[in-house]
Amino acid sequence: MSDEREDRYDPAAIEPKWQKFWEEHKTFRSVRRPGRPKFYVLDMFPYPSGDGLHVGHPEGYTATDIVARYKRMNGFDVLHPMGWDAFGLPAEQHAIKTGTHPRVKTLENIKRFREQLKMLGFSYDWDREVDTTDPAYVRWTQWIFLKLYERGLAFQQSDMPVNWCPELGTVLANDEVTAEGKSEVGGFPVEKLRIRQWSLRITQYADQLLEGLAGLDWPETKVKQANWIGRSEGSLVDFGVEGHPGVTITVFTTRVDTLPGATYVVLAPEHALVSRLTGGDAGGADARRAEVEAYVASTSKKSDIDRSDATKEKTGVPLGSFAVNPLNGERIPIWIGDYVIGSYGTGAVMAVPAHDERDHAFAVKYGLPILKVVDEAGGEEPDVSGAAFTDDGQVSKEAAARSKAPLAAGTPSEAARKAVTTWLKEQGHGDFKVTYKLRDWVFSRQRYWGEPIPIYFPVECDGDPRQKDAKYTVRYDQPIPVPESELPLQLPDLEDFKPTGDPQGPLARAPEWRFFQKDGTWFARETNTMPQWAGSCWYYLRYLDPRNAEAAFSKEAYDAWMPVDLYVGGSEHAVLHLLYARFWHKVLFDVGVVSHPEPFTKLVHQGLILGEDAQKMSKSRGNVVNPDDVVKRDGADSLRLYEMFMGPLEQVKPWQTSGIAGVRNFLDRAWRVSTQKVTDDAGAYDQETRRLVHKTVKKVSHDIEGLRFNTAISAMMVLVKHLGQLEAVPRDAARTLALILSPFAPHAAEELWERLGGKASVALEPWPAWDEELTKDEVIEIGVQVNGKVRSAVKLAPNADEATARALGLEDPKVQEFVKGKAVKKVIYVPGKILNFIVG
RNA sequence: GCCGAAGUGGCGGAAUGGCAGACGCAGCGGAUUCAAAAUCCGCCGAGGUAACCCCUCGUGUGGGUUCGAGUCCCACCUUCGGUACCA
Repeated sequence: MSDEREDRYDPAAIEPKWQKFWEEHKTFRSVRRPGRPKFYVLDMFPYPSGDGLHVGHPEGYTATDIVARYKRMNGFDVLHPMGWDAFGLPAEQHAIKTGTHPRVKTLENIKRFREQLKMLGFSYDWDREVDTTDPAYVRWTQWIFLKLYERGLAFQQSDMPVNWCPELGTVLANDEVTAEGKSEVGGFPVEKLRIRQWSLRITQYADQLLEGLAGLDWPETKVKQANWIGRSEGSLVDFGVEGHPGVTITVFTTRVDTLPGATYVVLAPEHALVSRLTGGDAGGADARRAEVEAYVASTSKKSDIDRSDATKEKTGVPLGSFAVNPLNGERIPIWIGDYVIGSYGTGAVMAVPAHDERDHAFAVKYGLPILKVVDEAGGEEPDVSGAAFTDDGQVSKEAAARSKAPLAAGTPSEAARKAVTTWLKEQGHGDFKVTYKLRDWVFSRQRYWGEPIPIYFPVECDGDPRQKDAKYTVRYDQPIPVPESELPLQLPDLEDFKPTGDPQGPLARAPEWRFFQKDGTWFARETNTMPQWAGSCWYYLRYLDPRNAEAAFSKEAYDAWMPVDLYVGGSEHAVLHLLYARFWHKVLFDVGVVSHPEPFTKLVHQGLILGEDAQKMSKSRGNVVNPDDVVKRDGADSLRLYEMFMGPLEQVKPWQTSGIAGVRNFLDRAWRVSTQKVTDDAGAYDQETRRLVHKTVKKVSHDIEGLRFNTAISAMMVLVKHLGQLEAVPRDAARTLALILSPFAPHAAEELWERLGGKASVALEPWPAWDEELTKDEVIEIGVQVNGKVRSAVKLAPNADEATARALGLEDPKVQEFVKGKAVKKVIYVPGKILNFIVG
């Protein structure tokens, strides 16, 4: 204490000291104590890349750490864990290049990430660390897969066109392919290939996933997920085909009220009926077939992306056959066109060019009739010569006349849809139908570094299929689940991780692993692996009970901590991870091992941190900021404070290295006021200081609850500045400062707390209370307006009555200047806010 | 195109319908110092004014509601994110 004056804030010395202390004392071990409230605050765990942490990581992690520490100090039992989403392509790509086993590289990366996170002082319970590649974790990922399989939710699809990326040597989910038709990882070209796939029937949960959103405290992400699920209510309509009794073309439409205006039908080029319905024209049938086949061939070559470019001109060819409108028996031509998507709805549409933009464009191009059947809501006839009229309106006379169903002119569109569908249903030509944009989830990857899918198949062979050049047939149609007792099914060791170009994937190169004999019969293991999403679908559950060898987690652990109270992570996971995890959770709910329908109560996305040039940080731009450098120069506490001070958590913000000076200066000052002139003289704690301390505690508390860390820090800066101007700083004020600073700058706060005579750890101290009375000023200043313009200000009690305020206001010389010679017609006085004289 | 978010000083940003610009960065001036670093104090939207006082304008644009609008309503512009022929 004697050398206090020389003692400067030195983060390089105190940060390792306290990190060691926390580790040795297991300060942040999560323990559930009876009678306490719980708080589960979760970060999206990182993929431990070879590049180490970048400054984007600590943003969300600091935010959750502040909340975790604040909640702990407020008496909550807090679960705040961290782990590694460690399967994934980069480690495998590295293995391909270097020959190093992905596990080696992965463990190395994890070690680095763990060190970096510990360097930042996050209050994780490191005893709960999970690693998705750990066999003890994989075991339960595979167990969940078996639950999905048992319930018919995991199934194989053959001949399904999938996104095959030759460069990566794998199939990708639609969600892993960018709008430009490139792989999200690496940006390589993706093409369509039909191969056997495992898929998960997420569509079966579409309605639940949609409805579950309603009760969640989530941001705009809810809207994104709802759009992604894309529920659409409409009708199925069966069109007969002239000359083909028994054949019907079923279309899906949300505008069945426009059925009388259908002037043609369009099938997707890949529609099953295309070949059968081609020809038909008297004469020229062969020419027709040739043209149709050429068209189908040309569209199948186009990628989904080319086809889905809405700006591109629509193309199509007539099949030469005719459909029969079930509503009125009219005969209309059947076309195929690439603007109809085979995989949505029924892959066929009725075209109503008068009331659908796409049909309109197509009809104009090919000279097909445009028939108006919906009037505007007011009854006027819309002009559809230039563009379709797509709003709801009412049934036109024309439409009523063209309908065999009882449909009165003037019926609103909505009612007309019900009436038409009901009639169609009665006639056996249609029904109500709900469709979704959401597709089943392609769940297999032709990779090495993923969870093996715990399935095997019988093999038909003469002799040993492991022999080179052995002839065998794997009966993929007879999948057999690996018994739970045999989990985890571990990956074999390989020497060569290169993509094979063979959709079986690299595991097919491990015949000793792949083939095995049981009761004299040969079997082959599935050689596809799970996608990276698998491990992250349930990691928040493993944290509950991470060392459990009997189950994924115990019921006791589940009941103790679930659901997740606050989940913070990037908005890039708004749809995929967050939808997949919800899906698995709902399945586990049906299995009976979880008891909440939704896992994540409140969700927040931290905003991206851009480079100093306001561009996305990337190695190629050379604008990446390395947190190690910041920590080396100014310490972890400054990094944490700066990242929180930059602006609102959810906002995208550019990094400014110069800005760190501000928070560093703040810590230097806080250090000085708390170490250099602390006094125990009660008289030093003047009323103004006391009030400011209480106000600051209140503001910081509220701001943490609202995740407004930037304004909380600003309030502490004001307090520190004030304390710095005092002759001597009351010890209680300094101790309170250390307490409220501790969630933000935990190392500095621990050190100050100790020096102020507190017992370590400050993290275990109760959060300071504030006296509401002391947060209210006795005298405040409010603006005085004349005719709505601010002219002056007066000081008065916050609860002063109007007469007092009015008198004070009128005494003010500046106010008098604007009021003199005029009559005060009205006075608006809002206590504590404003005084406004209306004169004239 | 559609869905969502956002536009405030040189910069990051603050502001339950009530004195716009808190807090910080950068900048300017001063104190301290032999000098510097560090520290401390002050100024810091634009225009008018020699200056002070003060006045006018000012939160993307144009309207509106209100005693009073950055904040609410309508229309539009721009930026960012998502999505993309979903019938």
